[in-house]
Amino acid sequence: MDKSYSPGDIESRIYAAWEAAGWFAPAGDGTPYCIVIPPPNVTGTLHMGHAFQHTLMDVLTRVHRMDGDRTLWQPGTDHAGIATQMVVERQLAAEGKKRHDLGREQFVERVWAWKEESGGTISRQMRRLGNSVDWSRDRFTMDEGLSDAVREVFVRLHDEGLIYRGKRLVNWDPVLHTALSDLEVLAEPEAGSLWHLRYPLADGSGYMIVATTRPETMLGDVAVAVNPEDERYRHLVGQQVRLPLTGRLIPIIADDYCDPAFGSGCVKITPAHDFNDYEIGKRHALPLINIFTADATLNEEVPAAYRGLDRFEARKRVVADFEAAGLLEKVVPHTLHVPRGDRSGAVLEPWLTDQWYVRIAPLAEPAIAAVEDGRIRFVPDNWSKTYFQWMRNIQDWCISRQLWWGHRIPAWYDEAGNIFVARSEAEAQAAATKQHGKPIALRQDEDVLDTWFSSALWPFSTLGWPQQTNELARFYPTSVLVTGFDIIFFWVARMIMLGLKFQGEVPFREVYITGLIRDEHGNKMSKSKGNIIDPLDLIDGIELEALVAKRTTGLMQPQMKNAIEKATRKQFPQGIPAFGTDAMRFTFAALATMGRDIRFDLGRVEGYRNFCNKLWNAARYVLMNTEEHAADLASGPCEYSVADRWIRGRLGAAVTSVRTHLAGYRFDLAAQALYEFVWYEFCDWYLELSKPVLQGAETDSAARRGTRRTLLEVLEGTLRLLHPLMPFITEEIWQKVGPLAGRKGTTIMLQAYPTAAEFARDATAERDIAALQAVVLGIRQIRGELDVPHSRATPVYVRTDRPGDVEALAALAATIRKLANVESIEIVRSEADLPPCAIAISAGRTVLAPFDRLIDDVSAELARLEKRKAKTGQERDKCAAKLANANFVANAPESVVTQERDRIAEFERQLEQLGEQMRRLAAVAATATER
RNA sequence: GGGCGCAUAGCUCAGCGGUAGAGCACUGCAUUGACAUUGCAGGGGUCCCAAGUUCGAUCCUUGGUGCGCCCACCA
Repeated sequence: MDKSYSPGDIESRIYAAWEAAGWFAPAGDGTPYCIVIPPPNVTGTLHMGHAFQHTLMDVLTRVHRMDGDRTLWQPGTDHAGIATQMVVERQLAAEGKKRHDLGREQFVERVWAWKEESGGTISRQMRRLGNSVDWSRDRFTMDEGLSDAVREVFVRLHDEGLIYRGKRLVNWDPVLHTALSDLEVLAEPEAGSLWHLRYPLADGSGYMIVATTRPETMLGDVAVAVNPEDERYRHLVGQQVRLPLTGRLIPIIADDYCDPAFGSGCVKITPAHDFNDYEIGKRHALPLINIFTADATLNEEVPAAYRGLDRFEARKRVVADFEAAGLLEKVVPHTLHVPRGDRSGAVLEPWLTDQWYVRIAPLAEPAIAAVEDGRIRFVPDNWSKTYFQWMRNIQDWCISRQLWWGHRIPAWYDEAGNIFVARSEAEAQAAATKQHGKPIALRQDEDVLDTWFSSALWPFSTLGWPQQTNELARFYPTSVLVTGFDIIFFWVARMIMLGLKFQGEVPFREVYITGLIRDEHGNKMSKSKGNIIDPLDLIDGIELEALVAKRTTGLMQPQMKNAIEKATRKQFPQGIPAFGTDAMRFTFAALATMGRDIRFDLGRVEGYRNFCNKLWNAARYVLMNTEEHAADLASGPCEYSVADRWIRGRLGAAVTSVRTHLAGYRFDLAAQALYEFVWYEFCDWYLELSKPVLQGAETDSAARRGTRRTLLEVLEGTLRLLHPLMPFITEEIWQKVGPLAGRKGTTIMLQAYPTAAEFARDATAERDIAALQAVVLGIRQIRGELDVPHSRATPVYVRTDRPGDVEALAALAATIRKLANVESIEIVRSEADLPPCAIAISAGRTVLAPFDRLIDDVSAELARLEKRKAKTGQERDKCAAKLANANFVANAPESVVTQERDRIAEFERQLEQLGEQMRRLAAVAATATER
């Protein structure tokens, strides 16, 4: 093995071998375990959030695979209707073309070509991330099979009356020329105005004053509404006003919707361009006057002077004309929520169109029940509240989009406008023929379905439905869904609804909701903020100039360029070093705390890269000490030392901890347990403890064999325990260590995940090693606090009250001497006859080292003891205060009181010892001064 | 308007009804044998504020302050 860990050399080679061997496919006949991937946009690239979620899914997948489950991680990508179409339209725009120049067929071909061209990016990225998905089952939402599923669901829902076509107000994007669902609307507060307009009463007796944020829509007004209880206007209800600029007469009506306290208390009613007004219009049987074209310019319904104007231009003109006519009462500043499309950013227009809807209430009800009764569990649980809140107020889902890229709606029309919903044109034609008595020309609906319609079927469409496949029977319901809270409504809820509807079963049993990955300041990562980190740049590293270029090219707002460049240069003056996949994955796991967003900290990645290096070098040490003894290890008598038995048991404890935490989705705690075991127990203690055994000339061969075997077996078990988090480095090391440890098999990824039973704990060994550690730590403390180099050897005396210590320390004396560079170690009953010493006190044990062998000046030790004494005194006082409280002694549990009594006794003992020691040292110091 | 979350060391975060923790950063010491991507030792906290419950509150309850997110039709 190389002296230094360099991830780049090993990662791609290893992944290729795994993939070629077909090890990612489900195998065996264990319990099925399945995760479906949240399908990323096929033409996109994976960002940090994907890398994070994929890491967690891969960890779960690998653990279950190693545990013998028949494990499937189902991969795939999404066609991402609007997003993808926009990208291709932008490409066309660069060539000076529009999609209509190509026509539908050619345009769609062009999108497919783009999909083929860029579609490999994601799978390449996933391979670099080590994601063990079954590539043989890779699916795309517009694959033939998945499209069959879409049509099947559409037809069946339509047959049941759960899909219908209707003309009503939708959120219209006048830039993209498509309808959007409610979820795709972002309503941000923006500064605007509230215009107070005078509408003259028809009888000329005065004005009504209406307040509006959208004066241009007055051209489509059909009424003025007031609250029926409003004394100011009650007498006017039933009368008419003459609508300025148009001259139309419109009625004054009464409706509870009006809030007398807001504005003037009078509301202009424009049913064709406002959702509230639409409802009021329905209640009062008012006409709808649509004044906008698809571009949101004014149409022929308005007076000639305004036709063809853009809505914002029209606003200025209308306001100016009101002012000119003396009908503008006042204008007050007003912040309002402006609805914008989540893709285009355009201000949306409520617009009257024919669209397809899913009648959602009948589907929502069982989906709510499934979470209520625990068939689906959200982790962390509080996300179920978010789910319920939305599901209980859910609105019908507008599923048609006026786009070209997507699943075309399986509905056909005849000349008369009759609709035939069918799985294919042939089926539609058959129905039409039957109805008309002869074949007839049909025209398919031009619209496509909302991307999320096909995503909603993902857990069963990817498994082969509507075919009744073995995979469907085996893996549905899937085990867990891992995703972000931002798509609970878009995706999770809809999968639950349609899964229950079409499979009669929930689509997954648990939903693990991850936090959002943010930058180090807590900001969302986004291209426009210029704070994106590409996961591959963490793995491979990137030069500063390349990083700056990456962040500043193709910006939507080029004016941000300088600020982004400056911030990037400041944050990464050296660019980003190559940390490797394993370090990045371990970081994600370690940061995956429950229910909390994650500020991504490069320092953590560096720390875990160091951890990889630590593991690498520990393995080198183990191999250096075992490889050439391979034959000898397999046979021959073997004797296990206290340390050998201790470290096996400690690994067992780590196994229990890791398994527990993973079962509860506490990846952070699992990572922490692994880190601590590997670094602090295996490396810091056990490897050091093994050195005297392996390097000492006097050790017998059975003891050497025991330690060598323990080194191998514990390292091998540790590698297996780590593998799901750090697949590459563990595989690389295991290739050498596995066989030496007596393991059969050619890859770590199919080895059994460790169990606690393999590594039994040993209470005696733990007690004895604790004694050893106390002594070694005491000596280190003395040296450390007195700034004495380790190289300065000293005799050591130990006084102990702890049962078993005397025997344990005697047995381990040689080891302690080596570890702590101690000349001799002697157990004493009292300090009285010892030379003046520096001391370290821990519970029940005192470690003493003659100070004249360590330092020249007693005052350093005196100062040190003074500090210790002050600290211990504080603790003692806290304890004493507690025990002085009669209520505490009377009410606290017996064990707590006893514990406090023991503690104070210990503190008193230590204080006394410290005092005694200080007196002795003071005497020595005095003598020294005299001389 | 409704709902959810967060506040602990300089930074990023765990944690817990009884002794406050980690990583990074910081200080001192250490240089031939697994590893300087290292080892050893150390400094550093009003656990946001207030009241309540309790023998005891960083933890539980209530209120407040600050920050963040989601949902919602006040023109």
